Amino acid sequence: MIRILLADDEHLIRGAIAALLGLEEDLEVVGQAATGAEALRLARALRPDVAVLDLQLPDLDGVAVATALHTELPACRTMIVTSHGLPGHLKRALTGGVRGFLGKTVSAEILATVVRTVHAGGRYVDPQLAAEAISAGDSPLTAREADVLTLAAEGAPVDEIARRAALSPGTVRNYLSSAVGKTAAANRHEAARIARSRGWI
Amino acid sequence: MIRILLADDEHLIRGAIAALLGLEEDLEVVGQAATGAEALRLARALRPDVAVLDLQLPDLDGVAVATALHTELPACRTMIVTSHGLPGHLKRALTGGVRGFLGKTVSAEILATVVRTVHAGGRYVDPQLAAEAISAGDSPLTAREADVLTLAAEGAPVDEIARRAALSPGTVRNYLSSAVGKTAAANRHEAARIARSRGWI
DNA sequence: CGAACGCGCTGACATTTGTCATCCGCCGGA
DNA sequence: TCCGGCGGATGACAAATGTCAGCGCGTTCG
Repeated sequence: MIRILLADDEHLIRGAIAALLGLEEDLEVVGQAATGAEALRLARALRPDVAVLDLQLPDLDGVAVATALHTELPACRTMIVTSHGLPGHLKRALTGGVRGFLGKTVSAEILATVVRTVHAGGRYVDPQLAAEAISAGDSPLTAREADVLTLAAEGAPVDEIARRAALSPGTVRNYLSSAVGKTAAANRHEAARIARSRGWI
Repeated sequence: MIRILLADDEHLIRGAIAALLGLEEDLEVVGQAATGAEALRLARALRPDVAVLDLQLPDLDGVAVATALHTELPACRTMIVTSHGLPGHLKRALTGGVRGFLGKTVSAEILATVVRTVHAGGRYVDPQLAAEAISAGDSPLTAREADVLTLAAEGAPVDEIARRAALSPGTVRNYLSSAVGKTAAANRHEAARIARSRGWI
């Protein structure tokens, strides 16, 4: 019997997936969490075999939870399930010790299969997400470029970005200009959109 | 026995919800669709009692499907389930004849209850979403302002927006300026974000 | 009918932006 | 040791954007 911890902020989805997994003979959902912190707490208490984590959780995101679990409870395998698969997240997840990564577009049978695969020590990455990650490539942005672009993504004017990043307005414009060049965008707002769609920020 | 048509683009979620609803004695999922067009096709063929539609579908969105069903198959009640509840969608949905509107944060019992309520001719709107809709108020944007702002939301420069909207660049800037004023934003990009968060575009 | 209003346009102006050259200090690798 | 790259900054200039005033046209409503 494989003991599973399930984390997803949407109650309906969480309950529904739990019901589906519970139908399998060899799987048992022993805990459900709605937030990252709760997932960690439950994992410490319940010591599940596999943690199935949604990527977007209210506090810590799924990858952060997985990374924490990887060091704290190495026996607990982790896998991520997500609606919007961004290439950057996949890379972060794999370096964080995640062994399974798949979109919510898969069927329940595949999910159950992957749970078993992961529990047995194997790995599984959604082929479509993997292809996107490979085609998107590594982020060409430097750390500060990414910082500044993240702030710019909210539509703030340069002066505000400068204040929030504790930089000179001129420097902000330089970084933005560089980021615009690297993303082949027409302006920083498009650059922010592109970088976000690639998971670079 | 209440016959249900289920539409959601995410296979895992769709199957999971179907499994949950199927556990109820008086509910039966007779069809599942992954797109809006498929949902319409199935509805015509199967004549379900209730259509449970996800808001975001690849082609037609849930509200569009509901509106079409409302005129074409008035006997089929419709309800919307959504992850990101934007106030504008709720309003559109209600004018489109939708009788139930709830977030995916609700529990399965509530979903089943609402299906029964809707089938019996009642209405149900998620209290939290209703509160947000009321506090957000009506859109202050005129039709063209909303059009232009929608195009601007993608980060395109004014010239491109003008071409795509078949307007003069000067006119585009006037509309954007007006929209910026109405949303109390610092620039059009922030205005686009605000309008989107309120469901105005 | 006339006023009000939305749509669409123009022109002018001040700001904000994007871009480029150039500078400094620091750190890591050849 | 020296070079290159990154973080950070300045100044200057061109282009894009935001703002305002004002004009014409059609529709709607009192």
